[in-house]
Amino acid sequence: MIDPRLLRDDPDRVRKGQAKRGLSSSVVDQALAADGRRRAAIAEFERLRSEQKQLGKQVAGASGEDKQALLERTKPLAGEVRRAEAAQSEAEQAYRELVLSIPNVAADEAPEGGEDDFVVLEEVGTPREFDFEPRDHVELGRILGAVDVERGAKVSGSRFYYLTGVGADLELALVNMAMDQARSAGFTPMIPPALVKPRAMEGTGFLGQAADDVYRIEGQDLYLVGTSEVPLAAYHSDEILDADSLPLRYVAFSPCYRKEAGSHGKDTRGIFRVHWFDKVEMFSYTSIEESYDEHQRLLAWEKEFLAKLELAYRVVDVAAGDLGLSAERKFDCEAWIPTQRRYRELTSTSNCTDFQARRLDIRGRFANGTRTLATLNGTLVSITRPIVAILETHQQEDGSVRVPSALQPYLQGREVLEPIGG
RNA sequence: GGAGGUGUCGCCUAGUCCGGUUUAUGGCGCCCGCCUGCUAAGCGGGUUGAGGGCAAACCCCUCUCGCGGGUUCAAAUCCCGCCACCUCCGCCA
Repeated sequence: MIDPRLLRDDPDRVRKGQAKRGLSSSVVDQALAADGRRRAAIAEFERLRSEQKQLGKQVAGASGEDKQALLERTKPLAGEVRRAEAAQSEAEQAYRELVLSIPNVAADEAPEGGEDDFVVLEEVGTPREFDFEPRDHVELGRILGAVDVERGAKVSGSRFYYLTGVGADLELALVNMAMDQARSAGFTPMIPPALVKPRAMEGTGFLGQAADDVYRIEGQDLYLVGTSEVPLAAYHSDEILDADSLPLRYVAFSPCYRKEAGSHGKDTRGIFRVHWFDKVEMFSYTSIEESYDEHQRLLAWEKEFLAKLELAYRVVDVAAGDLGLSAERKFDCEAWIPTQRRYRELTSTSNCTDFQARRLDIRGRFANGTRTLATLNGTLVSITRPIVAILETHQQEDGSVRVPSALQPYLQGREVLEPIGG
């Protein structure tokens, strides 16, 4: 959630943030009004409560008629205190709901507009031109015995798959290479739970308009995470971290589950868009001031990984309207997919500043007091999309696939993935 | 799943039976000051967090004893529900 102080002190900045995302600013005015009602309710309750406590002390010291006289006054007061307290919590709840619905204020640098208004920051490498007709990843996956979408559909439904043989080897190779890179950079490896309570989901901003995309466990108050950002952010919830320990960097391997609601008909072929995939995710806790540099570092680690895969890609500065609730700025790395003849998102890194940390109550203890921290996340490698990009980019005319040299040690030294017989 | 136990301001801890001068005790650690060739010791003070009043500071006030309800003029303390952890039993990869 946004900083209540910012809302109160500089509401115009929040209004501008709404406009930049293409949203109405009426919620800002509603929240301000609710804040006024909230503060009035607090003042009223505290006045009554204070009086009640004063009298309570006198009751304790009194006896006989004096005590009876005091009780005459305190009994009706108790009812007033009770009503005032109820009114206060009601006003606070109303205020909170409004503030929670306001997305993070987009960074000044983030482009204005919606999905198509991104800015390309950089293009790295050259999309490969083929002197033969390239096969798509579904065909290559079949030839190599790497991907089985038919049986995935048979067992689990559309948008499911099995990685088989060298496909499974590829996942493990990518995961291990990513973990090694992150460990070398000082990240602490984590295997987090993929099933979380509502607090974690809500705290990371996934139960707002994004709730349609989230799997909920029938009959239980648990959700399947769409990214390990969720358990990693909630990991330090309700904690005050020592400033000297920052930045805290974690890298997690976990499955991710997404309903992909509203994307019917999009990317229906193959394993580009699926309901489940595994992912290695970077996550940082820093001060807000440090978060901007940390965001650049996360982006740099993503680029380093894509370079090892020898893919052509571009870096995109995502427009405000496409940021999602929590982020103030987001960079996507999009790799060239040969048979689609366009760049597609492979990784993404967001600076959520203090938006998630305030919801999850994650603070840092600094020399001049405690302050809400910033959280950042970045994909190091998700599984299916890089496999699509690798297979298609590094395919050869006979259906074999060249293994990027950095990946070879993680694939038992194989330099080429060969078609299987039959 | 069954039975029992525990949960107090960084850590440890008093208080809970029997509700009320408890602004929640004391120790450790930490911070500031005094003393001091230096350090240690000693002495004095401070040290949960959130929120409201204010332009702000001092200051004042409210909430915070795992969480949520209830009883009461008044709850760390009594009652109910929930959660986490520990021990034992059962089951299980």
